[in-house]
Amino acid sequence: MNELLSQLNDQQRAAVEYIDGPMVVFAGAGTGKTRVITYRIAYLLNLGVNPYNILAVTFTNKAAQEMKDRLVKLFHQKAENVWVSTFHSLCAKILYTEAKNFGLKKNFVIYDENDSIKLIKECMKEVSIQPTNFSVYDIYELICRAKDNLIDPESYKINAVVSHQYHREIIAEIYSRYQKKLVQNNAFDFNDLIMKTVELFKNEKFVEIKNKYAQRFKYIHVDEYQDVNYSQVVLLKILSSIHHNVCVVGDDDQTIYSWRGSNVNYLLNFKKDFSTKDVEVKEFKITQNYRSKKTILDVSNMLINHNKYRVEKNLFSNIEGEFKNDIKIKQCEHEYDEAEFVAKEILKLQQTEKFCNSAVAVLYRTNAQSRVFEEVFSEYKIPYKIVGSVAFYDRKEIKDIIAYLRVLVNPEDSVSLKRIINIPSRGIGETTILYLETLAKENKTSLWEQIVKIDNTELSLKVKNSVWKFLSLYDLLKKYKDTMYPSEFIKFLIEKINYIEMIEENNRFENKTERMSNIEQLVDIAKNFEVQNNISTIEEFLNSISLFTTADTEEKIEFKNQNQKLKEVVLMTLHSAKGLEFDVVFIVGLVEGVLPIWWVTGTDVGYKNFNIPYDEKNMFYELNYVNIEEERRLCYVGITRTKKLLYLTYYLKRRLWGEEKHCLPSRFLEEILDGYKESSATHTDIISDVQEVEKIDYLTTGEFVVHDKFGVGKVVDIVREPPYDKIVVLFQNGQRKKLSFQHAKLKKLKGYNINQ
DNA sequence: CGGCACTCAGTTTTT
DNA sequence: CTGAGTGCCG
Ligand SMILES: Nc1ncnc2c1ncn2[C@@H]1O[C@H](COP(=O)(O)OP(=O)(O)OP(=O)(O)O)[C@@H](O)[C@H]1O
Repeated sequence: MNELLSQLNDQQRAAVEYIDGPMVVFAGAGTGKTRVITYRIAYLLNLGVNPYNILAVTFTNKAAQEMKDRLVKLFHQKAENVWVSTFHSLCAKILYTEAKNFGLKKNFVIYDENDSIKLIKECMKEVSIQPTNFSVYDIYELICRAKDNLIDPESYKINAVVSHQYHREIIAEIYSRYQKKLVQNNAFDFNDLIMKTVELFKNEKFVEIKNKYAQRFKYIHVDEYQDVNYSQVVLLKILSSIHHNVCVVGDDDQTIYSWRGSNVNYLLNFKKDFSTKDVEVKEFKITQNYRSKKTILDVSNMLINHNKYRVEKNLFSNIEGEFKNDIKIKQCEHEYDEAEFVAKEILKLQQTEKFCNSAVAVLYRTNAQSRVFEEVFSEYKIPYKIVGSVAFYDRKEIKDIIAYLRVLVNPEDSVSLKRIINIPSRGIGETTILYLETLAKENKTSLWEQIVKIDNTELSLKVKNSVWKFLSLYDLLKKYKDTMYPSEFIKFLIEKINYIEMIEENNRFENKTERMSNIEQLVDIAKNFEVQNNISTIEEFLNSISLFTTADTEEKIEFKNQNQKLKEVVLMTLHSAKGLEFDVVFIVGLVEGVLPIWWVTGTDVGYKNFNIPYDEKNMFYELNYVNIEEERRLCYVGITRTKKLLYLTYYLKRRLWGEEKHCLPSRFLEEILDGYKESSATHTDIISDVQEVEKIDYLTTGEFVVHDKFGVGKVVDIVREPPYDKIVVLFQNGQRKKLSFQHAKLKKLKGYNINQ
C-alpha cells in the first residue's frame, strides 16, 4: 500500500486518498490524471473494496484495456473484475444484460455510421418534402447531436414547431422515421446506446434495475471528462445516485471533441452538478508535468496561451532540456519532401544511442495525410503502425461477413439482410427486394417475414427457387451458429456460402490475396476476442466488434530482411493521440487549411456550412459552429504527447485533387515563434539546423497587396470558398479581382496597412 | 439481373 | 485524382 502511494506526489496522493464523496481533478497535460484514477482504484482494492463495486469510464476501448492491464500489475488478477469501459460499451453491456427486464430483444444489433446513413437515406426517400441544402450526413449529425442531448423525435418536433424552425420540422420527421426503423430492425445506433439506457433508467417501471446498478457502483471514475456530453453526464448522475462517489479528471485545454456534442462546461461545472446537500465536490489540482521536458512544456504554453477561453494553469516540469535539441521546426518544399524528411530523421534517430529504442509518432490532422507517409515509409523500409485510417470494418469482405452474422442473430436487421441476400450472386436482385419491401409495408411486416413467406407471393418460380435455396442455407447456418466459437463459425460460414470462390471469380487478376488476408484477420480478431474478452457467442462478438473501432484498431506494416528489429513508428490523427505519450513526436502538415483546418481560417469563431443560406445558419449551430480555439487545442494535445523530442513540420506545396496547391505555414507555428521571441530563448535556438521560417502575415480587409501583373491594390473582401480563402482586391487601375492568396503572385505590402 | 462505364463529389476529427 | 454511387445496356 505504501509502495503504491510512494509512486505519487503529494497532490496526486491527496486525490487518491480522498475516497468518500464526489471529486474532480482539474489539471493540465501530463500531470498524471489517468495515473490518479488507476492508482485510486488500486488503492481502493487494497483497502478491500470489491472490484465488482468499481467502475471506470475511459475514452476508448484501448484505454480501457490498458487501464485494466495496469491494474492487474498494480494489484493482482482480481482487478480484472473492475468494470473498465467506454460509456458506449458500458451501455451496450447493460442493455444486453438487462434486455429481458427492459422488455428488449436480446439479439439487437449495434448500427455503425454507415448502417445509420443507409437507414436515414431510406427515411429521406419517404418524406415528401426534401430538406434542401442538407446532405444525408448532415442529417445524421443533427440526429446524433439531438441524441447526445437526450432529445427524442417528439421533443425535437415540438422544439421545431414552437421556435418556428420549419427546416427542423423536416428533420424531426426524418428523425422520427429513422427511430421507428431502428426499432423495426431491432437495432441501436451509437448514441441510442446511451440515450436508451438513460431513458430506461429514468422510467419508473425500471427503478429497481436502475437501483441495482446505482447500488453496485460505489466508486465511479471518469477519465477525459472535458469531452463528455449531456447524455453521458445524465447517465453518470443516475449511476451515482445512491453513493454519489464520482471521481472525474480532465483538462479544459484538451477539449477536442465538441463537434461530437461534448462540452467543456461539464468539467467546469462539475462542482455545481455533482455536489449534494450533504457533500460538496472536492476539487484537486496537480501542477507537475511528468511527461515532457521543460522546453516542450514551454512551447505548448506559448501556443495555448493564445486561447482566450481557458483556465490558466501553472504547470512545471523538472526535466531539463535545451530548446535547440528538443524542438525542431522544418520547412519543406512539398508534402512528399516532408514525409521524406521525417523518414530520414527517424532513420537518423535510430542510429543514435539516445533514441534508438524510442517510441516515435507521426501525428496529423486528417486521416488522408497518412497516405504520403505510408508510401514513403514503405520506400525507406521503416516499419509503421497505422491507427484508425480506413477502418478495418469498412472493408467489403469484413462488412459482408459481419452482415451475415448479424442476420443470423437478428433477421429483422434489414440493412444487413439487404447487403448479403445477393452475396454471392444468387439471383435475388433489387427488383425482388423492392417488391418484397412494398409487400412488407402493405402487410405491416418486415422484409424478413416476406422472405420467409415467399410461397404466397407472385414472384417467378426462378426467383422463388433462389429464395428457397437461400432460406435453407440460412437454416443450416443457424443450426450451427451456437455450436462453435465465433472464429470457428466464421470459417464455417465462409465455406458454406462459397465466399472464397466468389472472391476468386470477382478478382481474378488483382488484390485477391489482400481480400483473403482480410478474412484471415477477421478470424484472428475473433480468436483474440475469445481469449482476451472471454467471448464465446456470436452475439457477444458482434456487440464488441461494433464498438471496437478506429482508434482501437491498428494495422501493422513490417518489412522483411530488416537488419535489426526497429520499433514501429505510430501514425495517427491528433484526435486519436489523446491520452497517449511518445518519446519523439512529429506534428506534420502544419499549414493553414490543414491545421487549422480550412473552414476556421478566416473567422475565429463562426459557422461553416456554406450550403445553408445565411439566415438559417444560426438555426443549425450544432452543425456549423466552428472554433479556432479547438484547432489550437488539437495542436496543443499533439505537442503535449511529447516526452523528449518534438518536430513541427510544414510544406509550401501539396497535391490536392490532382493539382498543386500553395500553402502557408500554420498560424500556430508563428504563435510559437512569437513566444520564443518573448522568452529568453533566442530565435536561432529553436531552428538551429533547419531553415528559417518564412514569415507571412495574414491578410485582412483594408490591407494592401502587390500583384505581379496588376500592381498595388487594396483588399476589400475575403471570400471563404473552400478549400481556400480568396480575397477580393481593388487594384489601382480600377480592376476588381478575386484572387487566391495561395498563388504566390500576391505579396503583402507591409507599410501600407492603414487598418488601425 | 448483373456488369460495366460514367459522373461527380470530396478531405475533418470518432464512440 | 480517387472512390463511391448511379444509370444504362446486354
Ligand atoms: N508521481 C509520478 N511519478 C512518476 N511519473 C509520473 C507520476 N505521475 C505521472 N507520471 C507519469 O507521467 C506521465 C503522464 O501521466 P498520465 O498519462 O497519467 O497524465 P494525464 O494527466 O492523464 O495526461 P494527459 O491529460 O496529457 O493525457 C505518465 O508517463 C506517468 O507514468
